[in-house]
Parts: sequence; C-alpha cells; structure tokens
Amino acid sequence: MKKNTNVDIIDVAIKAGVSPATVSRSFNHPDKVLMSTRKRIEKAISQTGYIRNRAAQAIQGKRSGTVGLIVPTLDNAIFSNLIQAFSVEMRKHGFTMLVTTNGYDLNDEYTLLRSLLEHRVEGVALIGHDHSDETYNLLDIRNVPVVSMWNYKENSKISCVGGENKEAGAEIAKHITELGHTKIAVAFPNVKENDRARDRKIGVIEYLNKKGIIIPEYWNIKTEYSVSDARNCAIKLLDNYNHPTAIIAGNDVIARGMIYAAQSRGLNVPNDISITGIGDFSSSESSFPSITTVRMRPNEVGKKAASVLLERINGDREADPTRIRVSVEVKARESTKLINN
Amino acid sequence: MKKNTNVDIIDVAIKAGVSPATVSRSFNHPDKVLMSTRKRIEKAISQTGYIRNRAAQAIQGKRSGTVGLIVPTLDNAIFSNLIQAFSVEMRKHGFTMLVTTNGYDLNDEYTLLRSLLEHRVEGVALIGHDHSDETYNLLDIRNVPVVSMWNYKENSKISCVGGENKEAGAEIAKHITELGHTKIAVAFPNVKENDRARDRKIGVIEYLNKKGIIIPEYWNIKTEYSVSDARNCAIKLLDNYNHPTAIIAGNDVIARGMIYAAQSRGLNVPNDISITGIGDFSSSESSFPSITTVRMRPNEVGKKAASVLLERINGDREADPTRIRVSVEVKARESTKLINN
DNA sequence: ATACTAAATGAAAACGTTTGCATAACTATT
DNA sequence: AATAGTTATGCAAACGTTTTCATTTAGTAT
Repeated sequence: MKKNTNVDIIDVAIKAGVSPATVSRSFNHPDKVLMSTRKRIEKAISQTGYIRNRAAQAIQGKRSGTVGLIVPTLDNAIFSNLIQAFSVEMRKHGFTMLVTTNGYDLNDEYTLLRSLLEHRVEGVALIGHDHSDETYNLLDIRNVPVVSMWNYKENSKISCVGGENKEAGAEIAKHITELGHTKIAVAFPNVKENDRARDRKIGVIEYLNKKGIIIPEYWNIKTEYSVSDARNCAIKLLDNYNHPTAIIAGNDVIARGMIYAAQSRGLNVPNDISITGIGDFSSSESSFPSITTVRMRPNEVGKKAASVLLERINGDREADPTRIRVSVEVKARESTKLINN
Repeated sequence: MKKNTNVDIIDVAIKAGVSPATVSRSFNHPDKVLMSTRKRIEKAISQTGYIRNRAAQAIQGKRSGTVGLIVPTLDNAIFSNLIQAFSVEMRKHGFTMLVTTNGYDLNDEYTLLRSLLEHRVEGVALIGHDHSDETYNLLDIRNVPVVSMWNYKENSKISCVGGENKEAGAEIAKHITELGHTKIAVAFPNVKENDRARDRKIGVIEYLNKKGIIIPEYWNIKTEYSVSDARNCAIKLLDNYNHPTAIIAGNDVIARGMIYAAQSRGLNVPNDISITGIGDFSSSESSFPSITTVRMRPNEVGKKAASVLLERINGDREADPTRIRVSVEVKARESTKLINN
C-alpha cells in the first residue's frame, strides 16, 4: 500500500504540465484558467491523491476557512439546536467550525479565544453577552469578526442575534398570572456569569412584583441545568414546604425535571400544579404533558447568526454591530392550566 | 484604539532583543532557552499583543494542534455526552477540535474528511463503523491516526472504543423475556448506513427468536431518532393494534417518546406496558418513570477514545488497530416490571 | 501584414514559522 | 593552562501556498 502523505502543489503541477501558480489559480480563481487546463489539473489531482494544504493558504494572511465557536457546554440539549443550525449554515459557505467548550468559565473562555485566534479563525461566535473584559478587549484589538448568539441586547458591544430573555421571563410570568396563579415558585440556575438566566429571572421577578406577587425565599430555588438536579430540587420543595400552584423554571430542561418530580410524588401536572419552561427545546412539544414554554427559535438564531458573521467576515470590518432581535412567543401547552378554586 | 492584526514573531524578537529562532524555541522547547531570556520574551509578547500563528507552524509539516471529529448530528442528546468527554480530554492535551456533521450521509462524510485533512488535522474521530470505501481508503493512504467511537467491533479496520451493540440488544431482550413478556414490539430507526442501530436490532431479534418469540410485522416499528416521531409511532401502534406488553426501543430517546405516548393514552408505565431504551442518556435515570436501559458509558468511551487517538498521533503509525471494548450493562429501573397474569 | 488588446500562464517573492548547523561563551577535566 | 564538553543563541534554509508582475499567445482592428 503506497503511503503518500506529502504530495504537494508542485507535484500536481508537474503531472499536469503546468506551473504551481496555475494549479493554485484553478482552486481560487477557476475563471482565470482555461477549461482544458483545469481538466488536466483535476486529473493530476486525483491521480496523485493531492489534498491542498489550508495551513499554507492561511499563512498568506488570507482565508483560513475556519470559524471558531465557544459554547458553555455540549453536554445537554440547551445549545444543540442552535449549534447544529449555525454549523450547517457556515458549512454551506465553505467554513469548518472549531468548537470549544468553556464550562461556563469566563477566564477559560479567554484562553480558548486566544487558542482560536492562533488558528487564525476568520470569525468567532459566542453565547450571550457575559464575557470578561480581556475577551472583549482582545476581540476589539484584533478586530475579529464576532457574533453573540442567544440573546438580544440593545447597545451590545458586539453583533448579536437572539431573543430578549427578560421579555421571555416577563411573558411566561404573565401567562401564569393570567391563569390565576399567585402561589408561585421560581427555579433558576446560578445567574452569575450567565446573562441569559439572569435576564430571564429578572423578567419573571419584576413582572410578578408588579402584580404584587413576592416570591418567598423557600420558593426561590437554585438548581443546575440538568434534569436530575432539577428533579431533586423540586422533590425537596414538594416534600418540605406547602407547595405552590405553579413553578416557573429557567428553561425546559429544569421544567422537565420538575414535572418528573411532581409525577413521582403522585401529583398531576397541570391539575395539581402548573409548571413552565423557557426555550422550547425540541422534545418539549412531544413530552407528556407537553411543556408550556417560551419559544426562542434556536434554529432561526443559529442561521441568522451565521449570516451576520459571514457578512462581517466578508464586509466592512469597522461597521457598527448588527443586532437582530428574534421574537419570543409563549407556547401554551399541557403543563399549565387555570387554577382551581 | 490601536488595531494590531499583524505583529509577528520578528516584532517580538526585536522587542525582546533576541532572534526569532529563540522566540520560537521558547514556545516549542522552553527548556532550551534561558529562564531570563524567556522572561524577556514573555514580556515582549504581552506588550506587543502577539498571538502565534499556528498556520505557519503547521506548514512545517509538524503539529497543527487540531483533531477532526465527524459526527452524524449535534442536534440531539445521543452524542452530546460522548463529544463533551472527548472534547475535554483532547483539550487537556492542547488540541482544538474541528467538528463537522454529516447528517448520517456517508458520501458527505467523505467530503468532510477531505476538508478536515485540508486543515491538516493530526487525527480524526468518527462514529461507528459504517463508512464508505472511499473514506476508509483515504484514511489508509494518508495514514491518518483515527479512532472510531461508540461501538466495539472485532476485526475492525481502524481503532475503536465502544460497547458491543449486539450484546446490548441481546441483554435488554433477555431482561424483558425474564420478566415474562412474550408480546413484544420493537422500535428502531432506519438501520441502513447505521451499524449501531443495526447491531442492536439484530441482537434483540436474534435473542427473541432463540426464545421462540417472533415479532409480527405490525409490531416492528420504524421511527426517527426523535422524541416526537417516536411518540407518534407509538400512538399509532397503541391506537390501531392490540397492544404488546413490552416495547424494546432502539435508544433512550425513542423509549422516552413511547413512554409519553403511553401516558397520553392513559396507560401506566410499567403497570400496563413495559418500555426499554438503550444508551442510558443522562436524563434517563431521573425521568418519570426512570427508563430501564443499557448503559453504554459514553463518558468512558469519549475519554478512552481520546487516549487511543493521542497514542496513535504520538506513537507508532503502523501499529495494528487498538480496540477497546467497554462493557455494557442493563440498568433495570422503573419503566419495566414483571408481567401481570 | 502591423500594431494593439485581452487572456492564459509562468517566475519569483512573500507569508510566519521551525530547525539543523554554526558559533560563542562557559564549565569541567586533566 | 589547554582541551573537551555543554549550553544558549543566531543564521539561514525550508515548509506549501498565493499573488504581483512579466511574458507569451491568440485575437481583433486597422
């Protein structure tokens, strides 16, 4: 078996009887080379098994053909729709994605960004707006095309595509109060270094306060972004305190865990307790009961974010940030109902 | 704001009063440069805002610092644990991951592999063993360090880390028959170009046949890997035919959807019907009812796969494939019980 | 036929590193 | 004190492309 790790553009050129320059052109400016020579080059390429070297291309200071993505975790459903949509769209335009996870740690994020820049990514996509000063500074200094996905923010320093999490929180709180609930618990993850969760929570609390509803401390639950932790937290709540008639959860995963908790304690959702999520993950519609939640349109966000990033990469680097607001919408489903009197 | 996109190793060298070679060495062989000079270089680096150029490094034919991962989809929970574990482990060793999705299309996979090789990834990780001849051939010709994750296969052409899916299928079938079930339905996705699903299904069917149980065609359900499709399929089954006492699903996502279907039709799982999954996804333990399934240890697989790949990258390229078999194990939980007579 | 333009290709410099070899400055050995 | 060995650094070639500029060839207008 012949092992050819090192056939280069010169070998191809020789085989095709042209100069390396022409081979290069046939890749990058095919219109500038005669159809017939192009054919000969193609043939030489497949005969030699040549695979072009993007590193050597990138070194020219031109295109590396990669974009970087920094995401808190790949471990759960939260970002998967978003990433998939973003990835597919970038791929369509010939980009390959360098993916890294920061585990919700902003210092780590900075290191990862540096590492991505070492690889000369042409652009970077981040989640949310909580990033360290160092990160923002580096992006600015190197003038990196960048887009923040997931939540919209007026006056954001960088381009962004997403829904308003505060609005999402307020909307779901509105839904719950309109169903007559007043004994309401909320369940959110740690909101430090996580503006998505923070904004949602603020939206919920502020709306409820406005309606004269105050959440007592023991109904203010802190949980991880996992079904199991959410379930445990909810069980503790249901077992130890008189229970609320509704729980507003920070996202669908948490809501799911809490529904399981209720069911495992013999409660019927929504007859005994209403539970809501935020985010509308793909399985939320088909679960039982289906989850009342707020649609954040991850596919749309991912796709549009890709477009924004492409535009920044190809276009004017000094332009003001592009901000696209994706509408949010309450999807009332089976996990909530009018309160019984 | 000063925009410095182009400070290079020479600028750093000048600033630090050394030669470029020394700067380079301080990155790659720090032991070969005097502590005091190293300090001066570090200072020059932070003063200039230098970020090294991996493309220029990769062009030396040496390390690119990247590995490629080709995965069918990022869109659901199936691979997320695995990917996360793999990713974290590679990162620890200084690698950044280039991730691409092939949407379960093997031709696409070949194109993606080429694209990864253009970026001169040092190694590649794939899912399963169903790959096109072209793919296998290219890997062989270019002598690419490669590992297949997710399922073990004796005599595989390439290194692999995973459980035996056939065994997993047989084990769960054994569990169900030992609970006394004979009226059993199975629910699997399209097994073409998907050896994981195929092996599992074969394991199930063969075991049942051995026990004299034949699955009638209308209990042989074909579904997508999604909660919603699984739920719809199960509803069709439950509404239109006399229903089985147990359903063996191809994975936990499908099982989950089918449980929802049963619940939405007023059936109790497991009292009225037992339902099993395969894979033990992170939420399967905490759902209600928790799902009886087969553990495939995705974290262990991801981590070990990373080790195998690293070893191939750093070690002997001509060595025979490394094959690591990760044990599978039935986790009996709430979604199954002894049949009532 | 001649001069002029356009299109296709080639030659060579450039991109930012790494590394083998050479050199210089020390240290240890006799 | 002379020699051999060691260590830290610099010099310059090399890595595989892309691109500018120059050249050749073919085509067009006179």
